[in-house]
Amino acid sequence: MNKRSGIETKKRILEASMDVFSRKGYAAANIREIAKTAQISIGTIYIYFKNKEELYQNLIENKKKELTDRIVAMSPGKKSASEALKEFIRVHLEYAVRHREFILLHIREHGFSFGIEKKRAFFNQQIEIIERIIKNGIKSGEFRKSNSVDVARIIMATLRGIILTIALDNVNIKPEALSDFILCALLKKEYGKK
Amino acid sequence: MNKRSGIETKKRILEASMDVFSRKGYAAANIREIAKTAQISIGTIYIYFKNKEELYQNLIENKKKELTDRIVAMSPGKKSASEALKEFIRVHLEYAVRHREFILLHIREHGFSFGIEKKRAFFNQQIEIIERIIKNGIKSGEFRKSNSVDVARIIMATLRGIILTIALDNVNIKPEALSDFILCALLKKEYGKK
DNA sequence: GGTTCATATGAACAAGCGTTCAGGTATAGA
DNA sequence: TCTATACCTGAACGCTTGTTCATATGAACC
Repeated sequence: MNKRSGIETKKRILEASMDVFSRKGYAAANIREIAKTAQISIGTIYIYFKNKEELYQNLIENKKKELTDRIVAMSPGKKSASEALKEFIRVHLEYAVRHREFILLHIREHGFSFGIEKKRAFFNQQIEIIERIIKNGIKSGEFRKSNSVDVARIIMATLRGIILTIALDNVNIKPEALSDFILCALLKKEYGKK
Repeated sequence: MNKRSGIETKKRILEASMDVFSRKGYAAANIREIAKTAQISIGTIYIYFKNKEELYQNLIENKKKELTDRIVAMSPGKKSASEALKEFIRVHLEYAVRHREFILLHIREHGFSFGIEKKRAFFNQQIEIIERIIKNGIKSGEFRKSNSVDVARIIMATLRGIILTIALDNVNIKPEALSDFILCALLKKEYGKK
């Protein structure tokens, strides 16, 4: 009934979609509920998005950009390997806390017919970043020698698990607690507890 | 057409269900496809299971029992804390490799209206087991002092992440590599690489 | 007022879903 | 051969779904 700007309406739809998709998953989510949540009619959704799949894709793409932008923004700088790893972990965990809904949706639809390859590529990209940090740390004598590929894989999987736990159980794990734990395993000399 | 024993048919249905449910998720899975996969007719499924939900529940309950039985079977014995932790990790990872489909389904339907509480209880139970191992390790002087609750949480989350990675990407992470990494962070003295 | 344009509506449609049930078929014992 | 029993079938039903489209509304111009 009320007239709104197109931009405002599109935003409403995307917000409602995130709510419904993340609670129910792609298949169980339905357009009627999204419309109701956004307080618009069914038909309006189809003005802004071709169909359910395109709406979903749009949602995913929007949110993922936020994260990748933030990670790219991490200054490689002249930090120590420990500090670089700490920052990497902090950025990921902060994002997870702030975007629980998206994480839930992402995990749930891991095997969604479209976009699996993109997800895998993103994941491998993150592993490479960690690996580079570890290699630097070993070269500078900061970290003990190890198979940097294996260790990077384990660290990324660890991060994944923590993020999963944050999203599912809504618990608050301090980034420092995780960094400390991981650094204990990496550093050459005894790692001092704070 | 062919006559089969009821037990054989029920088994067929459960196997086909695992296949379809884990590939598509609960909502997108449909009875017709399960029936086709099991090479039986639609109606037959309803002879053995009241409805789709009961079929799903049955599947979950069956598979979960296998894992809990195996964990309970772990002898608490007189092992060192390191060995106990290694065994704990090994049992979980071996299960994950052997039952990828179930893990995928489990993750996907984490927030399924029924059974969330049971899942959370199982998870907390596992954390308690780890915590006990860590406490023993600290008491015996094997592990350095730490907040055993926090560390147990992190280790469980790590395990979760590794299991997720195994299930999603079908990569093979050696239990020893993970144990080594975690023990590095726990042990008092320098942990020797093999 | 009249016209145009972007925006919004929800009944209607076809397709797919879970579920039922009246009936069919093979086996075993009489 | 007949009967009883266990097992199986798939068309049919009612409901929900994604999607369409003829129609309506309000604002901005002349």
